Amino acid sequence: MPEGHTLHRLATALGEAFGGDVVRVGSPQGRFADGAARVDGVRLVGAEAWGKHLFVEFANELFVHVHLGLIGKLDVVRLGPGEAVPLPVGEVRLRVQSGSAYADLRGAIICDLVTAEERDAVVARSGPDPLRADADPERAWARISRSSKPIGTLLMDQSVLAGIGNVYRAEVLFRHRIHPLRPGRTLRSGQWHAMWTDLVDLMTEGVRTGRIDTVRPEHEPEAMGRPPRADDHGGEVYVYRRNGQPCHVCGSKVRTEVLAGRNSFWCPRCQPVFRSRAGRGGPA
DNA sequence: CCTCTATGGCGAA
DNA sequence: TCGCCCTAGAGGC
Repeated sequence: MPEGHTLHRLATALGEAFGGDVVRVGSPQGRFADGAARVDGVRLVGAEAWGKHLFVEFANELFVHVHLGLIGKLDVVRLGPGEAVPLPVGEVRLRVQSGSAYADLRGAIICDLVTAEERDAVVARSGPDPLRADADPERAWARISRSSKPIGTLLMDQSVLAGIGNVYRAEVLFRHRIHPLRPGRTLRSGQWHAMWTDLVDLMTEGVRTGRIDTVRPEHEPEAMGRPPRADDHGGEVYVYRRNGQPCHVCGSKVRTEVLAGRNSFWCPRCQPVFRSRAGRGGPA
């Protein structure tokens, strides 16, 4: 589930469910038992996300640092009146509970207790996060515009830009007709700023809905008379995991290749490698 | 039962 | 670049 929108959504959910409450914190699985003990019975102040990092703040100036990695999940559940907290199911690394809610963390790549200084160090290593109002896209542009690395690699580099994952990478490049292998330094400033603005909009929508939807109204299933996507992540997308299927815009077969260690997807006609002086390009 | 996959990221080679 | 870590679910035999 986790790209940046998921973590921001979870930060909000945790704040609403537990903010200001004294909570019980445990590690049913045992792997976070020592850390959990240090914030058990302490007031949970709030939660905040930076890119894909989540920090849950406690009143004793300690933070639980969570990174879901590829397979982690954090479920935040509000309890109805009189409803009991269920027994943990599976490998629950961390459980937070109050009288009215509980949260279970499974499969996270990071679940550590940190100080404010350690939290700040993580933030300092991160590029601007499109979901944060204080983010500065120029910091990312300074890196992209000087790099010969592919833009598809740069977008996934959390020190360049924080919170973008494999779906947003594929989709924002498609929406801006940019081939993933194109070197960062060949992008024009206007293209980058348009992509940034688009990421802010798409990811804000992702926080609102809890899924990644990137297709424009004219390409939605109803508008095109095609069946909606039946997929475990739910959202409507142009190219992500659509390898071999026809592009919603031009009908060409969507291609894939491993880039920055992950499958990258693009349309060879809509996202040409080269851009001729006339402004048109050939297939990749 | 086994193998594979997944919206990440790290360190060793 | 590769292998490995985290966990759950799907699919094959």
